[in-house]
Amino acid sequence: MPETLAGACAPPSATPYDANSSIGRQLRRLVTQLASTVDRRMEPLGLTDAQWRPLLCLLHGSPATASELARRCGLDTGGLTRLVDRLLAKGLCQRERSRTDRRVVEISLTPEGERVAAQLPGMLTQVQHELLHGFSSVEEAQLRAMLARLQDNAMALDQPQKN
Amino acid sequence: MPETLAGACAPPSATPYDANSSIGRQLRRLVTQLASTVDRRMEPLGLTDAQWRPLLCLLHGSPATASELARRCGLDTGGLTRLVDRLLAKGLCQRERSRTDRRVVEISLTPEGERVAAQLPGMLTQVQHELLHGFSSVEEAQLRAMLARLQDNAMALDQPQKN
DNA sequence: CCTATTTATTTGCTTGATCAATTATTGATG
DNA sequence: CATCAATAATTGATCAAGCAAATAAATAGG
Repeated sequence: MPETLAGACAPPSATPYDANSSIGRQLRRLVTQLASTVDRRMEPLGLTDAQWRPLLCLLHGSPATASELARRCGLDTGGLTRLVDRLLAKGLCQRERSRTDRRVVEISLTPEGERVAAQLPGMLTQVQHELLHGFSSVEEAQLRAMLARLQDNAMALDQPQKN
Repeated sequence: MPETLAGACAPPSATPYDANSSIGRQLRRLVTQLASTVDRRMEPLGLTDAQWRPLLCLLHGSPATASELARRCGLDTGGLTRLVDRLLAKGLCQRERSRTDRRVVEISLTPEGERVAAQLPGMLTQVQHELLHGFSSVEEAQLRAMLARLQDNAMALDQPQKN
């Protein structure tokens, strides 16, 4: 089989799919690493990576209804309920039934929650800054643009054929 | 405060951190979207996004020990045990105690597992291809390089000060 | 006004990941 | 060879995300 070995790296069809070098894998590793790092950074505040987001949302626009908070945190209302349960257990936020519409629940920060949340923007800015260490603003823009394109492609993947 | 407004977009310190436009958020959204898409694609095979990886590993080097498989899948042995439990329940793989060292468990594909796993490379290649739709090979390389740099930065984040 | 529908939230169930504790087996040392 | 340390795997506990079912309250239609 006189196959040329010249074409050095990664001819498109010859790669039999190496899961460990796929873009998806790279993205996952990165996100996982980032999450665990943020977890560690949040530890002194008694928070996890998943818990800072609702607190930050509440810091900006408190009180918020459960569904609004869920939407802003990008998770479903069921997940939010339990996330708030845990924040509640830590004394960082409160639930209160709305008096105008008794179906809705308004969630707000406790004083302690405000104290904790106030430290988040600085901490998160710092993480983002370190994450982008060595990136010029042009590179950052390129990165964002490429991620946005991947996002578009990923969403398009959802409709392979029209149903 | 006669601060110049000239520096058009995103002066480093003026941005009060918008969590929703952060790189981290963008990455997470992307990975979440990708996972849910792959989940849907895997549904006809009876697999989830998390389950294809061990199957693919086993397709290449079966049988493997539990810890080796965990390492190759990038999760801890506890997680792997239960992931294998679920694959076992679907009849896709088997556990067998090693005879040379009775501590280790060797995991291998069943015939059915092989049949399913054989379909994975094509499917995953296709997803990756669609994900990168519109990317030139130069752009893909740029993207990979930038992700690798982010990964390095993220890992460096873990040691803010030496302990 | 009573019923049906819609809306907001909660709860249960499954999958998943991580950490710590436990169990079983092996290898090493006195 | 008896004990002790190291290793492999499993199990339990917690946090998390997603989906479907259940609950409760408001609104719309007859």
